[in-house]
Amino acid sequence: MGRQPCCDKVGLKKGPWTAEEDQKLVGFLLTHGHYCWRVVPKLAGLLRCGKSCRLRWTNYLRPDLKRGLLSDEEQQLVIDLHAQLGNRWSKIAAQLPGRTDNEIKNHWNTHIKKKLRKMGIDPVTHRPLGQEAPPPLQHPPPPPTATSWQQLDGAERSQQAEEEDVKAVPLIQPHEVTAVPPTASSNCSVSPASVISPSCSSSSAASGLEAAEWPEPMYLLGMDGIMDVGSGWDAGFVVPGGLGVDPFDHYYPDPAGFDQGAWP
DNA sequence: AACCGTATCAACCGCTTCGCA
DNA sequence: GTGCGAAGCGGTTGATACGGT
Repeated sequence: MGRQPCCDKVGLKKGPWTAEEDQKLVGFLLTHGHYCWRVVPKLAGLLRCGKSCRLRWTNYLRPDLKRGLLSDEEQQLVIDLHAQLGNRWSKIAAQLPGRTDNEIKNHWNTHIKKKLRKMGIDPVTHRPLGQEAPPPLQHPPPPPTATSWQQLDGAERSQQAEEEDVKAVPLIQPHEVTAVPPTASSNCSVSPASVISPSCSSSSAASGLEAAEWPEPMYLLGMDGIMDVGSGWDAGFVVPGGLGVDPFDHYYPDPAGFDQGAWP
């Protein structure tokens, strides 16, 4: 007997959410929370599956989300954490208040990954591309390994390099972790009592957003309204971008080796 | 102005994990 | 200990926007 699908797909809507659907979902969740995602769409009057509702809420409608580009600090943190955790986007997202795993994953794939490749760094292993068979041309000079450029001395580096040859995704030992390690659970548990201030392990705690602190009840604006307030929304929620620090400076302390102008 | 290629990101799909009976 | 259902997670896709020719 096969596994029951997450929802009865017959008659359910797919694709982009409309402002009306957003309004229904947010209104329902703010009022009732969710005991069970499967019943949320039915009770909220939506022709969506619960999974879709949960995704829409966590990735787009959650009140404590930041919008807009990642700051330099956030990008650097993503790189650091990815070097430690690999593609564990939810764990990485747990360390970035107001960011979702989907958002970070997308940003990694579209921005950071590309940039690292351009710099000659394998975005998977965080090691120089073709390190096993280094190209004759040494300009720009091969950067240190991602996990070593901050943390490891030579002996540890060589040992770790051997281990990374075995497993593509670098996993470091606990004693090597310098950044804040992920919490035991990165899950957001949105109970009815806490739905207004979802108890995400780090994001809500860090942002400390209470319902009354919502910048604007976006579900009252309609999608056009949401879009129209985009800049204001960003201004209110995005951490003031960067400290003038290019996150990739960690790889190339002297930026002369690559085209910084390509970085947005 | 029209076309084409590329970039971006919201959303979906399927697998894994977790909790409970 | 086992099986089932729900939730979570990561990979992938598809629609749209944007820039160049």
